[in-house]
Amino acid sequence: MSISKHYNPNDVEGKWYKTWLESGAFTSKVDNREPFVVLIPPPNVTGVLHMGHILNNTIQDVLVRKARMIGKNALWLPGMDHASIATEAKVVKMLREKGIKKSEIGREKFLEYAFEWKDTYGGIILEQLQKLGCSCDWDRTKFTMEEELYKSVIKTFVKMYNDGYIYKGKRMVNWDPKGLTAISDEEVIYHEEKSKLYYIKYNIVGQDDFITIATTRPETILGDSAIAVNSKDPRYKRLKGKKAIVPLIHREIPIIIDDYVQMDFGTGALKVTPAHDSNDYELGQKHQIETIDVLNPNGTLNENAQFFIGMDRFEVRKKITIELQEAGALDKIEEYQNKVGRSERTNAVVESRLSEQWFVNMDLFMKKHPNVLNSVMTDEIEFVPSKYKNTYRHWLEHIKDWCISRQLWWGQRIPAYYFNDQVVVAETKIQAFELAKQKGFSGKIDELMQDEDVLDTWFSSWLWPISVFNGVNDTQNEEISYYYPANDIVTGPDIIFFWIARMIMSAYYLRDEKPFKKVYFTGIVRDKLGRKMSKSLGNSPDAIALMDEFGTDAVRFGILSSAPAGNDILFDESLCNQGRNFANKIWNAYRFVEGLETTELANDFYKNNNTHISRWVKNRFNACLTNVNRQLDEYRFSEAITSIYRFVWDDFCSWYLEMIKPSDNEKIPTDTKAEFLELFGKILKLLHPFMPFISEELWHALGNKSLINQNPWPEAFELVDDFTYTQEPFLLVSQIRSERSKKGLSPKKTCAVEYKFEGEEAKIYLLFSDVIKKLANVSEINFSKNPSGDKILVHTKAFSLQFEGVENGKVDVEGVIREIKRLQGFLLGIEKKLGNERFIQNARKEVIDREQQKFRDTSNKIKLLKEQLKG
RNA sequence: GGGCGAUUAGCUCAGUUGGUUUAGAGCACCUGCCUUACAAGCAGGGGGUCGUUGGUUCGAAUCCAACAUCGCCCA
Repeated sequence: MSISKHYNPNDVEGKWYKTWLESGAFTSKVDNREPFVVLIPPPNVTGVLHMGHILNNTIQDVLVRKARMIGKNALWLPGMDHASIATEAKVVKMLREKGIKKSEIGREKFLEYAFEWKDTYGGIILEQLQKLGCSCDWDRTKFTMEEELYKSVIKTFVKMYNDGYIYKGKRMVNWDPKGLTAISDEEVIYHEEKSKLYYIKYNIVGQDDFITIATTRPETILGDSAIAVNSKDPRYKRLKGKKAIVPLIHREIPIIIDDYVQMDFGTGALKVTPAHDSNDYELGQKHQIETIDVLNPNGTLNENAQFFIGMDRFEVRKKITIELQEAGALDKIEEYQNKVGRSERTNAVVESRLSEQWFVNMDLFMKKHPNVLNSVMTDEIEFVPSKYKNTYRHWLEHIKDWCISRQLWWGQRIPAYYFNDQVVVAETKIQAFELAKQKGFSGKIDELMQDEDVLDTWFSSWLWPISVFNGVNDTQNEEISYYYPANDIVTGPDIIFFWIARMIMSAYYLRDEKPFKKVYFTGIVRDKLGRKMSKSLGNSPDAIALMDEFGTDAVRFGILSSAPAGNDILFDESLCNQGRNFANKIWNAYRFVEGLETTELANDFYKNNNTHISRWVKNRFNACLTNVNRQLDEYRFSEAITSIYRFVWDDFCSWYLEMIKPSDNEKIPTDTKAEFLELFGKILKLLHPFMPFISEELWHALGNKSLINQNPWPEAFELVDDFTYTQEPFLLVSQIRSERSKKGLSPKKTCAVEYKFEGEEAKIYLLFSDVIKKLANVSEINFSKNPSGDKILVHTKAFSLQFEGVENGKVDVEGVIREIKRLQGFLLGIEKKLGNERFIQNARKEVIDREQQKFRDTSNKIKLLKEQLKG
């Protein structure tokens, strides 16, 4: 069978993923091994794979694949959340295209359509995760709207209500006019936007005077009910107690005094619109002024506005500017930068709106559950990198009540039931009916009206670590007892509040135990220009196309090698290219050796050199393994993959393979080949968590029958050799090549090497002399009392090179002198250090020894260089 | 306005409790090679006063302070 010259990922990926699924390689069941649990940050049901997911999920896959190999019962549990706003918007749109109105079909029918939509279009991302090679236990895939999880949410709501953590109240909330729902503080994203500052004149009642206010929202003047100025502001002393007239509608409003007003902003006069700004609302409450709501839920103006009724707020902004100008009330317009809040899901500009909503009383909750903060601060739950501990604490210490009701249908319906002016909260309508009767309700069960609203999606996601094991409904079941708490959560820092913090809250509330042991925060993937990747910018590469182009392993390599802990990642496709080249390199190393003819009769080269070549490379492998183990333990994924890359490319391919490569017309000894393949197998296992497909393919090419992930993680070779395999002979090889290259000689020109040192110093060179000859095309390498040829310095040893058919070159006197000067400068520094008593007193012994060694080496080098000058 | 972080080669980034022959990689660049595994490759090479200024220390890319620039989070 001939093997393709290039590794071809498309030929192997689908095949192996199918095999993995069919063999149940990713399933986990309760047993007596130690569990290792990773919970996927549930992607949103409407989501598609982007670079952030690739990063995040590749890391999770590395963790679970390695955990399997070190003998743990690894479970990576996948799932999705129902994304209430985003999904409802999609379903509404789909219905509209069919000519169906949501309001006409009613809740139940709408939910049928929504589930249908979910089954047809939702969850694309889960298939995409399979393409990425993710080793999730798909049989356990959870969805936040399925029965068990739905019930968990309802149960939790009722419990919290009964415990006094949940209340209903009329409050200023963030309103999404596109999603037509309230949203929580966390769902509002603030960004600097270009806008305008409008200066508008209000006449004073009964006087030929006016006051000018500055506002970014002129359309809201129709809802103005006061103007506020600072008591210290001399400009407005004269207007104390006076009234102003709102332009266009001619409403008379009081001028109030409050030191909240910033004198240096705008004109120092603030229009107060209590219905449409939370600060104004507070002012309104304090000064007992009218609240005039001029906006409909969808952002159009209502009758209270008197003008522009039914027109959108931004349209009105343009129109009212013109009318104000015509009325002579517009003073000027300035360009202005301000922070505008937009809805995380719909991107609509968020309105402050007074409405009745359900909230979680966070102050009370945090007082009763100090572990939510303490567990993180004491590393009971470890944050990697730890800098996010501060962010977490800061948020918790300034936490506000969580608005959890949403004016939507797609979600868990709030289990609150109303009668007369009363409310009861219960898991089922029957239970609610019983409660209502106790409170004096005398009507029929159908007269009990359930709340129309659903709960925030995060009110279901926050139960994830518990609800996926049904631990809310059945608190002591076998699975939750075994798998909980989870080991790792891998996620971006952007959902630290949304999700991480809230999971910790629900965990201590429901189970009085942490939900997971460690949270690894990845960086945020940005484009080459440092911009966050987003659909609207269109700067995110198509993740699937990227995998098709370079191969999945290559993409995993690329994203991992650019992902140091906690720092943002500027993603560059060239890293995927590097990954592809790496896969190809490995492929070809195998292809080459596999195709070599073997012999039982080793020639002299192999007989004399096999032992130390083998020990050298095993030594290098051990060093690599030690590094990778440590780097994985410390979650330094980019360093771990780099360690493997460098070992494979440099030590294994460039040196080891070249050493054991048979010369023309020779065969490789059977045992040498076997040894190569043994080491190769270990490398594949080491590589497997990072690049699962190619490692599986080649693992089977080696003749293995089992899946590679079911094999134990490699262990170091036991080396009974006390000889230190330094890199010195390889430095000599490089230097000979370099000299040859500098002289413009063909690599085919041989070189004779002589040296003048003996004994222990020469040992490593003697041992590797055949290797040096082979790799550097050296004809002879001998001791000589009087070496002739071009002098070179390797580390601290001098060699003379005589290239075939070339006169000895002249010594590069200037170069050597320059080098001597440099070394003398260096030596001076060391001398100063060693001559400093305080250094000798304070520095550790190893450091002093090292400096002394440096001193000897450098002196020696200078001596050797001076000899070169002499002759 | 408050907090966090970054600033190291042309670009992207490592540099783990301060000390490893006076800073490492990949990409890009230059030179020579289609040398029988891999041109998705091989061999060789150039390129950095570690943002600035002070300080601590025997010793600073690394610790501290201030400043500058950029980014993120929160208000």
